[in-house]
Amino acid sequence: MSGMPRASPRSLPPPEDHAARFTQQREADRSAIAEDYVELIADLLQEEGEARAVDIARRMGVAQATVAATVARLQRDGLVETKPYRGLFLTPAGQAVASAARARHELVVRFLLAVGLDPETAEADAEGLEHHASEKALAAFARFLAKHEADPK
Amino acid sequence: MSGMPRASPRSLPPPEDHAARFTQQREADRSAIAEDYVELIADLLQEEGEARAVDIARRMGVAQATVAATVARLQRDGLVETKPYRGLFLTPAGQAVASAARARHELVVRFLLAVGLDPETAEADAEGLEHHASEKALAAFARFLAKHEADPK
DNA sequence: ACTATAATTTAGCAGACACTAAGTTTTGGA
DNA sequence: TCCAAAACTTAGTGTCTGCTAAATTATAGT
Ligand SMILES: [Mn+2]
Ligand SMILES: [Mn+2]
Ligand SMILES: [Mn+2]
Ligand SMILES: [Mn+2]
Repeated sequence: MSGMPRASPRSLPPPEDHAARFTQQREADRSAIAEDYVELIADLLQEEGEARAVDIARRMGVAQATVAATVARLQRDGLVETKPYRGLFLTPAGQAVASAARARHELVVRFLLAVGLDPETAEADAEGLEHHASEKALAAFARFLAKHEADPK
Repeated sequence: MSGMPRASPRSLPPPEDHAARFTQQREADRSAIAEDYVELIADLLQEEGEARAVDIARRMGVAQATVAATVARLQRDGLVETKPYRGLFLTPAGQAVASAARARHELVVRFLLAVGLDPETAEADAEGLEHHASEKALAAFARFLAKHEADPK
């Protein structure tokens, strides 16, 4: 006989290695919100001259109270400062996180575009994907872009 | 004059569109755990013949109590069934989620490998990336693989 | 100057996911 | 058959991220 569906060689990794992957993923999830807020604050400061909590709320699609609570955590963690009724600002640490986040975001978007995604989807997907691409993955994306931009197609 | 640093064209999208991206991301995050559990249960059933809560805990890197609570939610959502001291099983709905998750997982891994990532990093990153790639992105990955596999380099 | 409006904060609540520490229950080997 | 070990459940906590509703507070237009 032969037709037995061997069901793809899905051999499971050693439990510890397997767990490490999920642990890494949980860590990425934890920092994702901080990165997005800080990146958005940097963008607003640059584009609008100020980053108001209302605008963060509108652009993040959450209630103002949610922004207040999240910003309090960012402040506690030394990433953000607030001047009442004058908007949000980034600490040096916050600026560092913001520029790293922005660089990653832009790299991921460029990569997705290079692979054939339309601009809007590239932006939308990048918002999530950026938090889960390791340094190695980002390096691979960059290599691909370099090669691709040199010799398209 | 001219030398004014235009500071990269970071033009912000319309607030509503911007919010939609984050909302989409939050939705993906919410389903990620369910997908990972169900995918793992399917794998264990296939590879080991049974999917015990202890093994899920070990492989997910969490406490048994956490698995119990999460499985309760999956059960509530109609994805999983449990036979006490006999392990976990998937409902038809759960099996559907599992095979979709598996297909996506494998596609993402193959794609990352094709882009030059080493196997271990590809697997690790895929665990997070898979939950944030839209259908369009997956289609683009598949196209890339088809082309790449036909004419490598 | 006043005051309506907008921005922000506070309070109270809820659900998802983690954890530790204690029970229970089942199983399987002696 | 018995019982210790393994598996599973329950109880009690804590944090994060959301929400609504109800204050506050500041700004800006008249
Ligand atoms: Mn993001
Ligand atoms: Mn981003
Ligand atoms: Mn995953
Ligand atoms: Mn997976």
